[in-house]
Amino acid sequence: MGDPRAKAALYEQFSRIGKAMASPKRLEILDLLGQGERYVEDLAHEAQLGLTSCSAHLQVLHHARLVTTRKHGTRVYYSLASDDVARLFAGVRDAAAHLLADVEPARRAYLGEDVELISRDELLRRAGSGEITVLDVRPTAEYAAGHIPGALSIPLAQLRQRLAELPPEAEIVAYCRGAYCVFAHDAVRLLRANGYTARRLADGMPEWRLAGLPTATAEPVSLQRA
Amino acid sequence: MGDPRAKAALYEQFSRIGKAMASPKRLEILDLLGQGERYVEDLAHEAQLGLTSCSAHLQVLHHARLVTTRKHGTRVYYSLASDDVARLFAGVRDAAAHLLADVEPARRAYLGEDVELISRDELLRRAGSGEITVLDVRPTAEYAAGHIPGALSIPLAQLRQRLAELPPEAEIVAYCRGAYCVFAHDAVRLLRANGYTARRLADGMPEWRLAGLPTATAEPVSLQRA
DNA sequence: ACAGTATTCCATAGTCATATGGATTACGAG
DNA sequence: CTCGTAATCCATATGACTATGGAATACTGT
Repeated sequence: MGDPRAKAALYEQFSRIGKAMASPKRLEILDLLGQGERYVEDLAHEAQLGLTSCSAHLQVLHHARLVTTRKHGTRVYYSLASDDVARLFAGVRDAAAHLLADVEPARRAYLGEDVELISRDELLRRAGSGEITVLDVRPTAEYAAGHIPGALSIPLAQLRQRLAELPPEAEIVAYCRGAYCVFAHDAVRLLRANGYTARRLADGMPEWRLAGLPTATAEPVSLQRA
Repeated sequence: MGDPRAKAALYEQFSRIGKAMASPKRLEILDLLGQGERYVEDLAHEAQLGLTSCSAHLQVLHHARLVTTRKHGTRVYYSLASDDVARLFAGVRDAAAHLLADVEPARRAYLGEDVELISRDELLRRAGSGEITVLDVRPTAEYAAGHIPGALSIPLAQLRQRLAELPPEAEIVAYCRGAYCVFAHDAVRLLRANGYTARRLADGMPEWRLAGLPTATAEPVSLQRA
C-alpha cells in the first residue's frame, strides 16, 4: 500500500493549507485581501490585531503560499496568491454556513435584521434599463481596486451626508465586501429610513469577480477621503 | 463598523471548518470517507492511527459537522456530511497542489513514476465503443459502495493472480480513490509489465460522482474477498 | 442476565500555536 | 549618512492540539 511515511508527508503538505485557514483572524485577513491588496499596518487595524501578531499571521499565510507580497517604499503589500484562494475561502465560509447551525445566529448578531436582497442575475437583467442605481459602499481604496462597472462610490461612513447625490426615484442596489459584511446592510437600512427604495446585492465584489463578470478599476465616480 | 466581538464570533464559526482540516490525519480520513462510509476501527487501521486517536479525530470532524454517524449493531459508521465536504476536501488538496512546490516531490515519492493518463472526457467518448475495459482496483467494499457503471472489480492485491479475467486485446483503464492514490498507479505498472495496454484515469471515484456522472452500487461484477 | 466487542471518555505528557513587548532590519527623505 | 517609519525577528508566557493507555459505556448474541 505504499510507504506510510511518504503518504504521511503528502497529507502533511495538504494540511498546510488547512492549518493556514484554522484561525479566525487569518480568515478575516483572507476575506479583506479578497477586496484587493493591503499593507500590514492597515490589515492590523482593520482586523483588530497587534502589529506583530498581524505580521506573524501574514507569515503563516505566506508560508502556505496563500498570499504574495509586493514591496513599495517602506511598505509591504499583501494580496491573495490567486483566485483559487478566494474560491477556497468562499468554500470554507459557505461550508460553515451550510453545516454549522451556530453560523446563522452569529450572522444575525453581527449584521442585524435581514434586509431585502437582489440576486446577481436579477441585477444583470435589470441593469441595462437604467431603473437601477448600483452603489458601492466600501472604502474608496477598495472601490478603486475593482468595482462593478457604472457603480457609484459612497463609503458607508459618508452616506448620510451625501444622500443628495442619489437619484431620488431610482431603485438603489447597494453592495460591499460580501454577504457577511455590515456595510451594505447598514446602507440599505439607512436608505430605506430616508424614503429610498433600496436592496442589497446578495453577495459582494469577490463573488462578482469569481463569476467572471467585468470589473472596473481606479477613478471613483464620486469624490473621496472624508 | 459593527460590534468587534460579534464579528470575531462569526469568523470563529468559519474557522471551525478550517481547524477541522488542519491535521494531515483528518484530511486522510476525509479522503477515505469520500469512497463511502466506514467504521472507526477500519479507519484507524487504514490511516495508521491508534483507535483512540482515530476516534478523537472523528469527534473533531463531527463537531465541525463534516461527518455524520450511523450506528449499526456495535459499530459506528462515519460518512461525509454531504458532497460539499468532498468538494471542500478536493479544493484544499488541489489548492495545495497548485500553490505548494513541495507537493509534487511528495507525490512522486509516494506514487512513484508517472503512468500514462486518460481524462474523464476521453473515457466517456470512447467507452461506448467497447474497445475499453474499465477496471476498479479499490477494495471490494469501496467498489460496492459506488463505482463506474460497467467497471470490473479486481482489488489491486488480487490483480496479479487474476490477470486472466481481463480481455487480452482491449485497452484497460484503471481507476481508484483519486489522483493521489497508489492503487491505479501500481495496477497500470503491473498490467503494462504483463503486456497489456493500460492507462490510469486522471482522477478517482469522488470526482466522477461530483461531476454528476452516474454510479452503480453493490453486486461486484467479479468475485471477492481474497 | 452475562460475556464479548466496538467505541468513547478521561487523564497525562509532549509538542505546537498565539499574542505581546522589545530589539533589529530595510527603506526613503532630507 | 543619519533619522524616522514599516515590518520582521526574537524571547516568553499562556493556551490549544495530539497521541496514548486505562476505565467506562453501549450494544449483540447466547
